[in-house]
Amino acid sequence: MNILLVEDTESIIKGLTYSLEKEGYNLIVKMNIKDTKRYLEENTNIDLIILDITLPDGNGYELFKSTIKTINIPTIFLTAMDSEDNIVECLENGAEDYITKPFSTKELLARINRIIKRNKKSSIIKLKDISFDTDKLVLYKDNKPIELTALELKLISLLFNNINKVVSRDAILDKIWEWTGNDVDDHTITVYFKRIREKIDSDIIITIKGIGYRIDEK
Amino acid sequence: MNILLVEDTESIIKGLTYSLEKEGYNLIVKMNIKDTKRYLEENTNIDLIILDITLPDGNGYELFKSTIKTINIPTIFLTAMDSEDNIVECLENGAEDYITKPFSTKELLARINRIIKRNKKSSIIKLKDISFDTDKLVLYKDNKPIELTALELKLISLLFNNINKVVSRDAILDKIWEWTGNDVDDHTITVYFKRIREKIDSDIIITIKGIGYRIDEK
DNA sequence: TTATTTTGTAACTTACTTGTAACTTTGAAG
DNA sequence: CTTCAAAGTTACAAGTAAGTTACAAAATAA
Repeated sequence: MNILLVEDTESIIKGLTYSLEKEGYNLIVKMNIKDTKRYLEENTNIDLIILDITLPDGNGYELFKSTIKTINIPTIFLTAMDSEDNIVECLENGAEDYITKPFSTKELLARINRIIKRNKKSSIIKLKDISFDTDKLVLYKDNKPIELTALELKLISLLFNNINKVVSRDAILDKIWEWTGNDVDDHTITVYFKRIREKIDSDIIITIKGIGYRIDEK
Repeated sequence: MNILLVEDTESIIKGLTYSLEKEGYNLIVKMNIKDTKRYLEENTNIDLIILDITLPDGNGYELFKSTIKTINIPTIFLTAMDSEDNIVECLENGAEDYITKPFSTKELLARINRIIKRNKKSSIIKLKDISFDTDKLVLYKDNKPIELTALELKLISLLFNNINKVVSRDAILDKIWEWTGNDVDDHTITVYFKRIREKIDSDIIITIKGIGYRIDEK
């Protein structure tokens, strides 16, 4: 089980490294937003994120909203910013838990264990003859891997991580192309779906006209 | 959604009754172990339990271990007993959360909402023979999907997201047409409702003359 | 370097979506 | 009961979004 700790206070890093590794977790530490972002782009096998809000190069909550939420990794906020409104906002927006500093290591561990236990699940989603391994990031048809380009994979991954939910075209531009204004033609999305559909030769991707796309379980 | 509050402090009962009912939950209050036990034997439609540990006729944690855990109802401990070991034991044994008094009502509410949201299996709102899936964005009649156009879907989605509330014509213009001044004839809305009503063949959409439209739960 | 794959754009197609106009009905207020 | 603005109805022409195809630029591999 891999836990990503995003934190810039040395003493906390030391303490948690010791306790978490003793508990059998593999801990990865990042000390700022930039490194975390890059790490998340390159690694998909994170089971839990412990996230500080005040970081040297930005706000952890913003990172959560923009990146972590879409890739669907359970997140515990661990922070000194303990305004009631902030706690509420984080929880309402999908945080698994919110712990304020100073905290009890034992309690944090118990909360981590509970989340890991609950979220343990198979990484393979299967629909008809298509399946997708959300850990390995491989798409299969009839159990044979389908060759996808980098962007096609990001797209299909985004849909499978939001299974049963509509992903809007805006969200897609945002997540895949990091849309800033009008860099990429909105029409590009259409073309990509055409390519993916051709490769998988299946009707699992549903178009919701005027809004976005969706994949349904079963 | 039914929440069972097991608590013997009058002030907390009063405060939570007010906040939870305002949030739309149905609150049942029991003030001791004996009543709670009997209630749980006779009722199976509880979605969440908020449980005090020190109760006049016994220990809430014992009740949790002996009864609640087996019937698998998510439980938040709400208690003044805040020894680290107690928190850890409750969490390790399956408690959903553990909050110590004094607590922030807003935060408690956020934590309740998160648990309810997570444990709710479906995103479907059902009224008579019509239902709407707020994740998939599909409208059903007699469990068969109804084909809607992009704007019809946006409209119906807006109403279902504001269920039991009137959505004014101005708000509709604003949200659906991103109204800037007078691009779109206000009358267009009327036409859309006509089309939707025709498709769903049902009277669930209520007109409030001079103001807007509404959908009622049940 | 050259060859190959990936990516974004443009042009075209098609079927559906959309907004408006003209007319009718409804219902609240006097 | 009458009035009249708001909402409902109907029909239609213009507009649009997504699907499709093809191609050139960009990135990557050989």
